[in-house]
Amino acid sequence: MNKIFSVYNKLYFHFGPQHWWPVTEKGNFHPTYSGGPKNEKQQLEVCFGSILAQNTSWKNAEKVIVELNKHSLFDVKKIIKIGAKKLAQIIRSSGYHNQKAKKLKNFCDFLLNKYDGKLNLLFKNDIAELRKQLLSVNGIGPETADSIILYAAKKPIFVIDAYAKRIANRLGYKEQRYDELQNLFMENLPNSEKLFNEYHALLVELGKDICKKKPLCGKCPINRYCSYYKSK
DNA sequence: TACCAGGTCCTCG
DNA sequence: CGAGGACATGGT
Repeated sequence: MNKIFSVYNKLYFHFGPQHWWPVTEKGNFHPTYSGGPKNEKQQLEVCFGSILAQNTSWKNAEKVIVELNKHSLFDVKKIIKIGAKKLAQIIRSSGYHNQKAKKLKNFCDFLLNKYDGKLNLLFKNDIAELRKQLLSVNGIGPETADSIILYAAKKPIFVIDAYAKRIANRLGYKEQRYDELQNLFMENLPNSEKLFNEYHALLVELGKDICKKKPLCGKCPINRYCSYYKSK
């Protein structure tokens, strides 16, 4: 078994399944980890959430999900209709709220103009075309696009975020660019949406509490695979 | 107080 | 291309 796969098994054994992506169940305002989206409203939540979480703690993004639920704003046409300033105020606690208000509007404009406002039409594209389409939206970069593909469309692609990059580099891999890191993971794993979903979530769990900027290597379940740890 | 958190865009060599 | 700056709130 290759090292990338061994690391996954070790993390899964240590932390258990993560039940990503968090979405809001009917009747609630707060999203929960219940195994990902099961309808189009929840899929839209994943899309908005992946934009709102850009370079921000999930806690801050989550506050905004709650606010958007209260205002019934998981609705493409309503996002287009509401004023940018008003939307920015509502999503304030996610940080970069002025930019993110525009990004949400850009995404909804794109969806309405090209796909009749329907995610299920957008998601009918194959992965390569879907990614290309998402990247054409100003405000959606590679990580956000891949998060939407994996967690909203539930198609197999590996998401690289700051945690994945930091952990891979500490493990000893030299890759720096997004696509190089993505290839590293995808070439060493079976092409499985379920696996990519869990693995990325597990990397977040490790990166958040253990493999931090100042890492707590003593607590790390994969330190025996880690060149950073070995070199200390 | 300073630093960090589930990035992306724009500008400039 | 790649580096560097701007964007901003909330938690420790």
